Amino acid sequence: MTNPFKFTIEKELKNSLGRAGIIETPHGEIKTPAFAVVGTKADVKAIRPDDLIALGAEVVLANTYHLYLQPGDELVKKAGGLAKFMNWRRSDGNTAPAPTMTDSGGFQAFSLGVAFGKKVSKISQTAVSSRDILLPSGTGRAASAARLPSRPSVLPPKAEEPGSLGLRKSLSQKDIATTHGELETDSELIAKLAKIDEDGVTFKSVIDGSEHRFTPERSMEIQWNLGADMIFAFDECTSPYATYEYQKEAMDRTHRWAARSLEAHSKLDKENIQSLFGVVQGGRFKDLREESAKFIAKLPFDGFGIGGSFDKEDMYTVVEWVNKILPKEKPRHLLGIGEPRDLFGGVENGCDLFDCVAPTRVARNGSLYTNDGRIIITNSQYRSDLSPLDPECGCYTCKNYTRAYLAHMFRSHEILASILGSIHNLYFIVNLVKKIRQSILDGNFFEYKAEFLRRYYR
RNA sequence: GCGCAGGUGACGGAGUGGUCAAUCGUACUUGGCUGUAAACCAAGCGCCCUUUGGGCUACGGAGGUUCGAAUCCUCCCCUGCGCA
Repeated sequence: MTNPFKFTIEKELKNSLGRAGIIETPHGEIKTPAFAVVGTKADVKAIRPDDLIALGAEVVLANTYHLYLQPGDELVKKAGGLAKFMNWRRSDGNTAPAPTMTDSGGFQAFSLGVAFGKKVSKISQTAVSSRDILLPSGTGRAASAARLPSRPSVLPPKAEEPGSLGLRKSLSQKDIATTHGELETDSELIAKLAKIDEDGVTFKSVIDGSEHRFTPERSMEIQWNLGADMIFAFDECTSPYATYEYQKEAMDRTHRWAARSLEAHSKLDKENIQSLFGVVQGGRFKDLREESAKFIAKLPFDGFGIGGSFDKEDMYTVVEWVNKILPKEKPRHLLGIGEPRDLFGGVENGCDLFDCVAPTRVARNGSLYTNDGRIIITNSQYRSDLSPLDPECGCYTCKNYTRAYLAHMFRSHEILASILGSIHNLYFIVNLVKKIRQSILDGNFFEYKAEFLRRYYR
């Protein structure tokens, strides 16, 4: 059997990098642009596969780190692979597995590393002038970094004593909040749950504190066992506050890991049934992003991921730099991005796939998307609002429940709050990307974008 | 009627002479969340003033002791339990 993986471009936007297409996988096709719903632990939190089918999801993205720790990739393999294990199908009554992806665990090098215990997002809100970005190094960046108090400006990547991570047996949110104030210096900042060296990353399990080691080879092995249709090369996601010097160092390491990922995967996937995407890094720096795109592009990957950190304002610019270089005949996945504005920006600049935890996480926390912007359903004004969440939305939640009911579910901490909220938010985002796709096919992408954004962010 | 216990901010419940506008939890208000450590986190929460600062009113009610009281004393009101 050979991999039927194939990407076909149906239509391209004029004067931009955007396009609509179709990805064919061993378990069905994905019409792009598409939003991959995030199912980290082999489940999309609070949602059943049948709900995902109903809201139009086409592909699920799970996580290597989480499934390796629990229940273990070997078990998932025995269960018939990720899709079968989690009962992910594409339509009711069809038991055949549907398309899946797995992330490599590289993101956890960031989220459990420098970001651990800090309010550090991979998206920085700090506006950095384009002049700064073009410079390989300089004071502008340092100045912008200084604006944000108590966070890492440098990540010393050297290996240290393994016992320094200091993870007690499993951490609660409270423990972490308490720990927050104690972690001040850079040397302490690296002593988190993930430590990076040339060969790979040493993790502490967030479940029980046990130590684990990921390398590109190990990530490929685990992802091979998980058996998704599309997987990612093992990379290092950096902090948006890292220095140019560190971004370069991390990028170079990610490049070496990319080559090792390809090598390791080719040995595992002898029959070529699993597609491997290489990940472009380089932070917000133009020369690094371009260098990374060129390097990754020349390797025999099936597709590409655009990863790492961004400044909110410059995200689309960074994506554009990269996608101008990546070969247009292979799909591009903008890793971990998915706010409405970002989806338009990503598509316009040449991205075909997205994934993001925002729709589900934000839903669980009471923020719900509407065509008139995101609302916090627990705000007092919705307490007795008997109108639907979004009268224009066709999702199960909007068709059957009022804002007052949803407000009540959230205020009373009922599990149904998460379920109804997540169904709605995912429906909203998945179908927003479908509408974007349709607008490309219909030739009115820019009109649709302007209309949607004007109203959503009014 | 007698005995015992008790009345603290929206609620529960600490405090028992000064560092108390009053610990803590909940509720409430608002905000955050972008390859999931997350059904989570943060801030605020008597009133007023421009401040890391100041003023005012408060711990059932009224008096009193004291330099100083939510905390001690007296009387009154109310609640719960037990006995009549």
